[in-house]
Amino acid sequence: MSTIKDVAKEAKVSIATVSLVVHKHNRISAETSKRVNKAIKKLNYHPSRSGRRLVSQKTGNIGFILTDDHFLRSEPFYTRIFLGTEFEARNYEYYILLTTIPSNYDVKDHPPRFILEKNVDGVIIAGKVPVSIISQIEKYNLPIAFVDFYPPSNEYPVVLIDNISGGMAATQFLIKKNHKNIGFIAGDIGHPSIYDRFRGYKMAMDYAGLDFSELNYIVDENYTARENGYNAVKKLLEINNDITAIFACNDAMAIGVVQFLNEKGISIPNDISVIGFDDVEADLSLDPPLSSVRVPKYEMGIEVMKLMADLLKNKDATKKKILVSVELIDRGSVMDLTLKIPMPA
Amino acid sequence: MSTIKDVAKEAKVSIATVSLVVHKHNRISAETSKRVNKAIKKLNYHPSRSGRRLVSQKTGNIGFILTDDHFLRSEPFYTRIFLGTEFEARNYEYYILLTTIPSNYDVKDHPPRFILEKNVDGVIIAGKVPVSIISQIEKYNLPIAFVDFYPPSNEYPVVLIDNISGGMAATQFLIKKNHKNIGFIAGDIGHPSIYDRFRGYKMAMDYAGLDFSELNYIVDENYTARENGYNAVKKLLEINNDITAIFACNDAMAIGVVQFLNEKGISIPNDISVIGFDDVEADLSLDPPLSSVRVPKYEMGIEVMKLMADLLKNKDATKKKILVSVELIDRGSVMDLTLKIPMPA
DNA sequence: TAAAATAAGTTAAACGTTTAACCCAAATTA
DNA sequence: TAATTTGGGTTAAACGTTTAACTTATTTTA
Repeated sequence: MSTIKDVAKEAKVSIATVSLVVHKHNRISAETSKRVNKAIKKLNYHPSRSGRRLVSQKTGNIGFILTDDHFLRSEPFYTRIFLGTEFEARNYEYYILLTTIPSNYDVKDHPPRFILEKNVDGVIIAGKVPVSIISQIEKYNLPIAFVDFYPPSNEYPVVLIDNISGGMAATQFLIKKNHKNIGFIAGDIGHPSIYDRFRGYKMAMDYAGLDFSELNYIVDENYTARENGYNAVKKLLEINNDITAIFACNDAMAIGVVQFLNEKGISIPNDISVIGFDDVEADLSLDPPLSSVRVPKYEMGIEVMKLMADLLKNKDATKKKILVSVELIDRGSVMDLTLKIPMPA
Repeated sequence: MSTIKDVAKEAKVSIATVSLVVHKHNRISAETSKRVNKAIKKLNYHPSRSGRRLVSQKTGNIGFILTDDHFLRSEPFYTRIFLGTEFEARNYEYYILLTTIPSNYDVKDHPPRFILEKNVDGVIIAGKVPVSIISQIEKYNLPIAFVDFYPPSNEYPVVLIDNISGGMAATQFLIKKNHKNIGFIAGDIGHPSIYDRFRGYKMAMDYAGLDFSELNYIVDENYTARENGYNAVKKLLEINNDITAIFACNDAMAIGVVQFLNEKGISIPNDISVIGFDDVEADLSLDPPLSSVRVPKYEMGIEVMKLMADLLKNKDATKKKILVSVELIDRGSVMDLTLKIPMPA
């Protein structure tokens, strides 16, 4: 493979000239430029990263950090975000180095190797991580951007899901189908995303002038997995059997809801409508497939990369917060009550 | 951040000595070593990749290539492989640079940027890729290893699924449960993996002394998606209604089979048993969940990284082929006919 | 016409390592 | 004792770029 020296020799110029041509510096005349470019093509020259890195003190790499937990999640949520980031990184000529950290990362632990070896120009943190890793990275004075995580300070650019409007959209979809007794099922309500979905639900009910009682329509569990959805809907229906529609705070819980209703012979959507949030793969294989609120994971990855690129160009770039919009996906697990023939009394 | 110079000054030795200590070269006395190591700790020194790369002519990176198609697959098959590779790479102090190429990659197209920029020491290719990309990479004289793809020559280390034994295992599992009329459903039989699963099926039937007629038990479609499974089982049951168990060549088709049987009110596993191959997430949300043959994607990623590390150490390393074993996962979609009470005639 | 500005290129230092070649003192050998 | 080996380190070149500072020739200005 040819180096800048080979090109210089071929074009009969100094290596500096070659470099200047490559960087389209205007000090070089058009003819020389042409001659050099011809040599570059002839020798199939591409500047080597290794040389460039050393002198420019830039690696051309971005670190992408997430926890083992998230890394090993069965639903490929963060994986998708990563793929979006990787794709967008090409537009900026960056490479992404992905690594995971233990979810119980401690200040005593080594920071990721790419930080120690100065092998990244910036770091993207995806999902919830221990604060200790953040303070570690701050020590190395690296630009940081977050995606799907509320960072501990306002200093950082961040990409978040617009959970409030998603919660509203799901609820309003049910309201438009003439549902009035709408249950909301939450797991860990302390989680910011879940809480915001709940807020969206409340706002939508409020705007529509629909009454709701927290006692009847919210059921708390500590986690948001399938079994919690199963248990939650069970409790909810025990204390309120007028419910015609259920909005589960995420698809994992929604699937638990579906399992419970199936077992009890309660037909979806004929007896009870169900809508979830996240739009994961598993939704498609339910019968009927689950209506849900799509979270654009790939696009989130793209957005956070854009923020990072901004930040690298201009360290004082505004620390933007981006809320990505969600989209309602109707797959038939919601019944339109307007069309339903009323049962004889 | 401190450099080798800072350490040298601190320890009052030359930078060469620091380097030799870092590399545990035996030319340095124990005392000097200790002094240098103390300085290294004090200054929190870690050799910079950029410096090291340039002189060693090694990047410390491995390229990971797959096609857009595979990259965007809804089932995270190659993603899992990638994650395994990334994880294992840490043990060898390598980073993985992931990139995709168009599935219609042409010789005229640019090779991935990390190749042009000499930013990788070797390349791992995952899944089926156009041969043109392989010959392109060969030009750059980079070590290549394959995973889940039969490379066009014997020159390369490769990690493959042991499809034949998987096909046998699935079939033998059905045979053990006393099934005798076992249908096999294949999509694209021209695909090496599918064909090998079919061979496993045939061998198992043969060993068990069970007769089978290709006309009755094989149904061809061009693809292996859900709708093909749906269509295939429909045709299969039209020409043969003695079948008590169906082995679908992959889970996507198996899910199509399940959908068809559900629609027709044919109970799984009471009327017909079903087993798939791949063990994808969606299997769990079926009712009953699908029994399948688990493919250890993560482990495949690990294995291919090991082969790559071997290859980088020793360019003449044996070009091993590794067949990773699969594992039968029983989730209740198969009925044990031995226990079934015979219907009164 | 002399001085100043400009255009177009070159020189050389620097980035942070690794490592072959070298050096010197002390120990060993003949 | 003189020559040789060994141990323990240092010197300096090299890797492939970028870029500030410099040079030289030409053009512009006063």
